[in-house]
Amino acid sequence: MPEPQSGPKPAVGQPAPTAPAEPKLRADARRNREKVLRAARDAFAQSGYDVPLDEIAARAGVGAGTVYRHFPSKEALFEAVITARVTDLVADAEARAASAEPGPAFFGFLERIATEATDKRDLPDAIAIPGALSDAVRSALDRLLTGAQAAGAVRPGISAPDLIILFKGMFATLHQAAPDPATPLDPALRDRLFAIIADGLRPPR
Amino acid sequence: MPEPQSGPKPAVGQPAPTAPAEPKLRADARRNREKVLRAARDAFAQSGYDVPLDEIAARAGVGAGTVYRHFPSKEALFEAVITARVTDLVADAEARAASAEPGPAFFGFLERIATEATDKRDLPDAIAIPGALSDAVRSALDRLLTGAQAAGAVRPGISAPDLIILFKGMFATLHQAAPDPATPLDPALRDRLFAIIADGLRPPR
Amino acid sequence: MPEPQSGPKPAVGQPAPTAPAEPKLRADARRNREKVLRAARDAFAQSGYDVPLDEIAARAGVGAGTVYRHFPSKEALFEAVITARVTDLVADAEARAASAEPGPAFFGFLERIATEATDKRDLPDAIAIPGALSDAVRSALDRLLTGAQAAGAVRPGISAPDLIILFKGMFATLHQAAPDPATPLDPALRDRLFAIIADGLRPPR
Amino acid sequence: MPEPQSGPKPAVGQPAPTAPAEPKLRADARRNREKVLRAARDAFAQSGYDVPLDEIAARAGVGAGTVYRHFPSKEALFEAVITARVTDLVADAEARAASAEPGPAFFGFLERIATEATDKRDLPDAIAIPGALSDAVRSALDRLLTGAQAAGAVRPGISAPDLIILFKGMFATLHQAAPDPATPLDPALRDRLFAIIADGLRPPR
DNA sequence: CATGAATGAGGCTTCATTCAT
DNA sequence: AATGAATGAAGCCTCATTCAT
Repeated sequence: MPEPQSGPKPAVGQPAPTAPAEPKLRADARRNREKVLRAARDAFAQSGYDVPLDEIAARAGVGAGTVYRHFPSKEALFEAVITARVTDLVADAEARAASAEPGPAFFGFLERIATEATDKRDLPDAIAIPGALSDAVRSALDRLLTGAQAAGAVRPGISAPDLIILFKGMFATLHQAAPDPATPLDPALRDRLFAIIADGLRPPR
Repeated sequence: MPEPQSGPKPAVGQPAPTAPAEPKLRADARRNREKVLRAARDAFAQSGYDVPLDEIAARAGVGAGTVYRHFPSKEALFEAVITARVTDLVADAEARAASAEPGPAFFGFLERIATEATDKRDLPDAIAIPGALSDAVRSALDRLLTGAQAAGAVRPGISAPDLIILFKGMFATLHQAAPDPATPLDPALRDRLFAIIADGLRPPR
Repeated sequence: MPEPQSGPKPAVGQPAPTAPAEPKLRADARRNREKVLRAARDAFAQSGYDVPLDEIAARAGVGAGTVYRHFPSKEALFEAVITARVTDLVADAEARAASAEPGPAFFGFLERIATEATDKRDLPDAIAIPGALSDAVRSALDRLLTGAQAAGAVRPGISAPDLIILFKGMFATLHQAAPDPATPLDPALRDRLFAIIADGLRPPR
Repeated sequence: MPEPQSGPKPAVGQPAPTAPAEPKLRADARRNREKVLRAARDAFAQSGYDVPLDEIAARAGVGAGTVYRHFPSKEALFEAVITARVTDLVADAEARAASAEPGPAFFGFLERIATEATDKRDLPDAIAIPGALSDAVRSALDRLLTGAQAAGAVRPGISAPDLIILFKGMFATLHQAAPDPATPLDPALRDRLFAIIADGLRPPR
């Protein structure tokens, strides 16, 4: 939430549009919630679901109790992280779906995922959480995919759920190519793998 | 086992090479070893490496100590399971590599993996064990792959290690398509995903 | 935090250097730490290193996890107990080394050990921990011993490491004289044994 | 028990004086019992009481069940080993007690113990077994000690039980001087320690 | 009788979760 | 409301002892 850089515009009376799902929290509480989420995102990405909750709390600079004030369980925290990440993806997918060129829009989105996947070690685990990728994802993907298929850039006969599965597999594949988070993925290898999957999505001859 | 390059020297007197890897074991011991291996195979496939060893023992109908009589550690047991599975794959790959039609040999092998993958939840975990999929796998795959590439059936520029990573990704993808081992994979979905990956491996246009 | 190199700036406001080794701990935590240490001291003294950690925790009236919050391993706890005990000894040795009469100082220290040894069953085990009885002990003993030798009260040809071994032997001997910690050592017996060792340390005829 | 050096005395008809406590055993059974005892003696000496029983069985070249056929429990086996060792000592003490020179007889026995103690890691543990050193030991020591005291070679005021305690302490002391059984005790150190204790036993000035 | 495989209790340690401060 | 200490249920593994072969 960027602050206005300048200008005398008074913020008086503006009814801060808080997200509807999140009840009003004191400023420091919200700040702590954010710190925990960020720390959890990094920790899960680096070490997977097995990272101890104490380490997440330590990264966030808070006590373990604070984590539990904001999230009822470790699994709930994990789900929140995944959801946040997926929400970002959905927003991006929707933006690209508005593009004039459906084919590049679709493959560009795919490429973004491949690029991001390298250091996100928790995505494969996320599949255990049912409902994380829900209607919003499906519909956003559907728009991207349908457009690309209509433009003849992607093979027919596959659907958004197929794609979701394929994406998850791509995440997993790329992680396996870089089992050690310290030494990141060889970009050339990543490109070779990406090319195979992307080509497989094009219309068959 | 290198073949003699030339010469009529007969291998007279060489003692019949009985299976050297498996020392004689009492009947009950071998029976229990098999029970443990089977239980471990199923348990790992269903729940991944994190399944408690006590549960494996319970499934096998033995005490935990019995597992340790046959395998020095949980990791060793896991490796044994993986190795057994991979050994089968290698043998199959080598048989197919002797075929006269390299392209179908390669894709047939791919298809066999896809078929088998459905209920094998532990293959993705196997990458954590260094050396489990080692030279034998690589060289068998190399023969299959090189032959198919020479025949123009598979795109150039990819190598056996690439393939290993891709196979693992395929495993993972298919697992995600059937998260619950009780409800097996929809064959049509599996075929759609397989077609994408297989087509991606063909030479690009 | 580098200090300015020069200038007459007085060090006003420098906070009183509180005990640096012991970081501030919550009152209850410190209380529990003490309880654990006391319980461990007693348990090790009574049963040696092999006493189960769960029993130490039970004696202290805490859960096993609490022990691990304060000490990273059973061995570390043991070392802490030994170190605390040895630290006391070293302080006493140094105080006596400042005495004007080296002979009585030395034998007085020996006597103190003999007196204390009765109910300390864990000292013999302590030798397995390298570094527990390290430089501080050696140098303190060295001062005591050298002084007594210079005064002609102790035989030449023996060194501080010899003494450490001998002390341990004395501990062991006295423990054996009272195998059951419930029934304490007969003081007359203890004095007879002590006299033998002490006389053996005097210069030979 | 020294063998007669020469002489044609035929051992014919001598009704082999088997120990009365041991019922008749088949030859191979007795052989196994001996093998187990020897292996246990070595293993306990090297690693203390904590050595696994399976290792003792393996050293003896028998199965674990065989150990249990001859000894009802691990502790009974340990006690048997200790008893055997002590029995040897007693025989030696009695032989020396018959000597014409009580002082050297006594100190010679002491020296033999010091020499033997180096690689006998289980003696300190043996003190936990009550009754292992029983009347036979006490009386043998008593003869040695009383003789030496009568000859003015050993201080008055100490008794055989005192000596037993002191011996055990000596064992322990020497073991502590060589905590690693691989690197045996420095003989010079052992001699220094022995001299201290031996001198302490002489009559005080 | 010997064998060595099987048992299962118990040891050390970790970590999600709760609770006193 | 935050903190971080305490809890206690598992998890992995060892080993004395029992039992089928």
